Amino acid sequence: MGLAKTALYTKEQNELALIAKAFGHPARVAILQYLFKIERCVCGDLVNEIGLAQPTISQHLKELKHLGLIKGNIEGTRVCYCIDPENWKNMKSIMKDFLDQDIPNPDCC
Amino acid sequence: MGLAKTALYTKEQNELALIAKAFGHPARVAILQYLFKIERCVCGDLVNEIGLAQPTISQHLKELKHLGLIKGNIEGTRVCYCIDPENWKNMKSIMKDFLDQDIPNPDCC
DNA sequence: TTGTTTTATTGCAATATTACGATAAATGCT
DNA sequence: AGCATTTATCGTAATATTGCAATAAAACAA
Repeated sequence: MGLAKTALYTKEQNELALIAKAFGHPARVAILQYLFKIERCVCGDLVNEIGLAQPTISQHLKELKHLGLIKGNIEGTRVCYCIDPENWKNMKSIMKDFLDQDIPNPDCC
Repeated sequence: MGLAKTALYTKEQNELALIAKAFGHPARVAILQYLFKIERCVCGDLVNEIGLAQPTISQHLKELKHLGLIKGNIEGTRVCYCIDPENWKNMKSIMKDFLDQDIPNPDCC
């Protein structure tokens, strides 16, 4: 069906899945890594940096922005994107809680 | 097009995206959390635990197994699934490297 | 052997995602 | 005003994902 039955899961499970989905495409990983790498805010050079068309990049940026991981400031005709530090921190703590769970029986299988 | 242009990205970016994709569905998050929660290996009660049909659960398990995050041992007619500790550790380190990057200019936007 | 239980596979329908051309919107420049 | 630059949105085509009924496969039980 292609439709996730969100009602079956806890709020936390749905939230984690939404976050992970954002990282589930290499273009969005590349965008975030570029925003981490450069010294200043990036404006439109993501299109040159990654080999995708401008509307495609814009769409990926929209998703990341919608999730709150990045924010964009309009500067003339350009838009300056960067990581949202506060939201990144929150996301990180959710992800880490999930990743750091103790494995119950390492020798069970 | 619905097709990720993997050639555009680094090996690391593609790998991270593949891992994240596994967590990008609440059913798989729920499966993993259940495997973490229970004391012993789970056999077939995931279908009861999560409210999805048996073929659907089986498909999600297949994806997690393919990625190496879980392993399954055949025990009679049943299959015992559990987290793969070694692969989980490796995956965790990849994810954490990504999450722990330093944010360059917190006040840039 | 026959039936039961459990899991995997197949086939298909419904929905989601990805990518991009065309175009719009907003700003700056001359 | 007219034109260039940059980004967002719309529309659409191609592919991927999700979910399940039906069925197969494998092991056990009587």
